[in-house]
Amino acid sequence: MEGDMVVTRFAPSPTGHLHIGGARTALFNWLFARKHNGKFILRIEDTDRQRSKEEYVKDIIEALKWLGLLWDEGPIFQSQRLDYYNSIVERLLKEGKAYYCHCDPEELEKKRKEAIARGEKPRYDRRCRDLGLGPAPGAVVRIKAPLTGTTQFKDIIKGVITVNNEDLDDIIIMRSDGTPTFHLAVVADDIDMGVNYVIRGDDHLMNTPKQIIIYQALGEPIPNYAHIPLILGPDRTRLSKRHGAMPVLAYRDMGYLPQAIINALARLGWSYGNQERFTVQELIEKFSLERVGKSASIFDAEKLLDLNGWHIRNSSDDYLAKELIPFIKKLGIEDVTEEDTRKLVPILKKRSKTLVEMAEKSLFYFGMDVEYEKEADEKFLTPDVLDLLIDLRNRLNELSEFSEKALEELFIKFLDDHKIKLKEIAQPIRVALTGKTVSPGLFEVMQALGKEKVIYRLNRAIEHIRSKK
RNA sequence: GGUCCCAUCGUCUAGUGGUUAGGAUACCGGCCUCUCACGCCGGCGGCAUGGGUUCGAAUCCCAUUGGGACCGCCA
Repeated sequence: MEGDMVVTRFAPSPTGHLHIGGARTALFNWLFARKHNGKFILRIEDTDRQRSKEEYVKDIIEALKWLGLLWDEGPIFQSQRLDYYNSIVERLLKEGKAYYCHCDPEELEKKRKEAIARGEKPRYDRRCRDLGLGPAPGAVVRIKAPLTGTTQFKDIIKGVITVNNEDLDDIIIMRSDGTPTFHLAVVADDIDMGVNYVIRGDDHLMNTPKQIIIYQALGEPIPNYAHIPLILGPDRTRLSKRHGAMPVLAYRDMGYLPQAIINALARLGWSYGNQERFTVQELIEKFSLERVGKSASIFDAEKLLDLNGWHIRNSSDDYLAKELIPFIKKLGIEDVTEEDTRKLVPILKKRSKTLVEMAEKSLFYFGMDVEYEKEADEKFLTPDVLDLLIDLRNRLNELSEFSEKALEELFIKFLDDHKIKLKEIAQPIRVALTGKTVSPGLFEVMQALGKEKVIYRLNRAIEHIRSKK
């Protein structure tokens, strides 16, 4: 081991998009490494050439980068380390810890099915174990698992796990095509890279004894294990492509902030007293494996939405102004600038739970004309407010500075002169300026729009009402 | 079927023998108010079941039930 330095890794196989479950495993590894000033390695487990796809490698890397889960080493591709795995298997063979097996795979498969049908444990009968066979076409290499005793390890989250070695199998560590299997590659790599904390989904809990046997055969110390509970779909079954396993990047496109995703994922299985909302920095400071729960959880999209709203509210205007631009462009406003979004963000950040929502709410700002919602038009743009709107237009026309304070003062006088309350005229003004009955505060809207647009839109509303007579 | 893991409001969770079982979200009501949000206040709602241990159990033990994972030349 490399002294006391914590070394963790995230080791996805590129057979699908990075989804919530994988992202959380990556997050816990990353947080733990950061917390302890350790090293976080990204390793791509692509020994299955059939199912591994380049596009998924790209997706995983892009998603991790977007989330800000940056690695200190890698990405390391297992497919490029075949020689290394070979040397490990070679060594095991030489030391009599592993052996060639010439059994016919189809026959084995048949036996397995029969065993299951009989209600027995399907397991290799170890027929080749002591035959001293050599390499041959179609031969695989199996590990010699201990026949008696127990294999035990202390999991940081699950506690002591004990299995009887009788229940273990002589698993294949090298396929007939010379490529290593998952278990061999994982152990060989973790040893080579100095990984001393294996933090992974608890679907690997039962794989751990098998891997420990490989460590033991190699005479290497086993790492610390932390098997984190799985994230389940709404139907309480394992998250998969079919239900609810949305790619992480889909959340980006839906207007979620990476900080919010991180916050939500961290609180899935991990807790810190009654605190629900965390910045990434706080998570690094407060994270610990001891506070990870044992039971599986369901990902709650509602809670993520709430958290996203909070992170938006607590993000800087500058940051949001930048992030918002592509979402507004997506709505067809091609020439939106940061100057525009800087005006919009402060008045929209308290009322938006996603950037998509914020973009939609921004629409009132663009262009000169607004389209009146039918009901809003009928209810509020009525002849009885005509004189008020005309007077307001005249007064605003006199105003040189469209600051919130100046506008407010102007309104106080305007309302006073007409002996009315803001409540009575607010909605007609709102509809005139935005076309809608719902918008940010009137003064905020006017300030953002600026004098030219405000006067223009008031004039247009005035004409529109006149045309109704 | 075997092995292993898990079990507190719908959901995420706090809780480690003595609490009116707390918080968050969602939902409902109210306040604030130029609409909508934000914010604040209140409400609804939970210890899977049965046995033990104990003066006392959400908490410890056992069983049952339920859920999950693994049992591949997938990872």
